[in-house]
Amino acid sequence: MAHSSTTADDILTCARSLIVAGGYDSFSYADIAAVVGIRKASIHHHFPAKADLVRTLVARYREEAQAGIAALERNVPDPVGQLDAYTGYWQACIANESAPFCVCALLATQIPVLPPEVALEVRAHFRALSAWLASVLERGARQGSLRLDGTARAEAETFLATVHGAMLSARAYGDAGMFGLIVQPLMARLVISR
Amino acid sequence: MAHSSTTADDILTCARSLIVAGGYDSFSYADIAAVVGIRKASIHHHFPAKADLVRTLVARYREEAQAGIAALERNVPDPVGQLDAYTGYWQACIANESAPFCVCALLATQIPVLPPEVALEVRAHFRALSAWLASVLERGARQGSLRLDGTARAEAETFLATVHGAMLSARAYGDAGMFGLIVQPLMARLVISR
DNA sequence: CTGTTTTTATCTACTAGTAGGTAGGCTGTC
DNA sequence: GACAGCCTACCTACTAGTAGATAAAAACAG
Repeated sequence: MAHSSTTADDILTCARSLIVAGGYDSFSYADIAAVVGIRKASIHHHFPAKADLVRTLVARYREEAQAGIAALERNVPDPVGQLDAYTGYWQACIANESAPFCVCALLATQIPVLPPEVALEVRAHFRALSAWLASVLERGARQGSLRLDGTARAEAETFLATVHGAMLSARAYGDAGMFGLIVQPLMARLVISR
Repeated sequence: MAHSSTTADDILTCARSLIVAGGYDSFSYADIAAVVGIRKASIHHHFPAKADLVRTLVARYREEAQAGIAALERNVPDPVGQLDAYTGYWQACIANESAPFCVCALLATQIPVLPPEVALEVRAHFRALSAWLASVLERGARQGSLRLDGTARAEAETFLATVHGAMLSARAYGDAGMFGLIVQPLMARLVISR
């Protein structure tokens, strides 16, 4: 990645935060131009169409997520710690309002009206994330630190859904604490008391 | 309510299904006009501004939800049956694609960009729904049919969040069965085997 | 019961503003 | 001189919303 210009990055970063606020249709090239400090037409130079911009943005988001997971796999050996790190990451994002919603979770709600190439990326994120969670739960169950009621696959989907629902409730109530209120019991139920 | 005209109802019904597909910004008066078979201007006669239309729509949605809950309280005596009816309702809506998402859950994701009066209604729905769920869980725990790990309040929020997350996952994967996969274990965990 | 007035619902035609997107020119750097 | 990056200027389509006309129904007066 011989990235020369930072403008494309600025555009992507700005677009990401605008999407997190309201989804695909709630922002425009004009909004981005105003924040980044360039003209609308210059955004089209970097991303010909809106679908290109958002697809790229989601692809990058997925790369970052994969990198984060890889770092977790390297630095946090135990499954419980990995789950804690994952939920803790979002708890912090919501608490300090830096990025109070998962880009893919938000876009997923709008899948019926999303450009197909964007929907594809969003779906891929869900698959990757739930596959990783399933592997973590599986490992935790094998080594006796986690208790699963059903299959690792099913528990992973429930875990992911609850975390997403917790984001939604935190936003609905306008109360960052709601995320922890929901996610803490979720963890407590899975972790075998040491 | 000596309301004769069905046009306003048609507009609301149409707008609801458009919102369920993609949220507040993803539909226009022109979209509704095309479906209902009137002109844009006629919609403005019934609902001066878009915010009025959506606020009314959400208010009506809330009334229907309250009516549904009231009917449940009348016809289904036991808490387990009530929870089953609630999740079963959504399972059916998602399976037959009649209304595969909760209007308020979808709008809640967009709260930062919603007109304040709409956001207020959405928030009120979350509060009412979680209060009802808490009362159901409370009753179930008292009469020994449900097992709660934490407070009824906290369990209700977790329940609601998981159901919303399950809707989201079903949409993300494009797989209606995902809802049941997530919600069934949720129920199984709460219900004390008879 | 009849004629008048008001209300309701709709229309055509329009506004100002914004959407995403395009054409072509200027400037600085390998 | 090729090209990246950004610009001005523009386009077409669409946005929510308005103005004013029309027709019919409802309310009401004598």
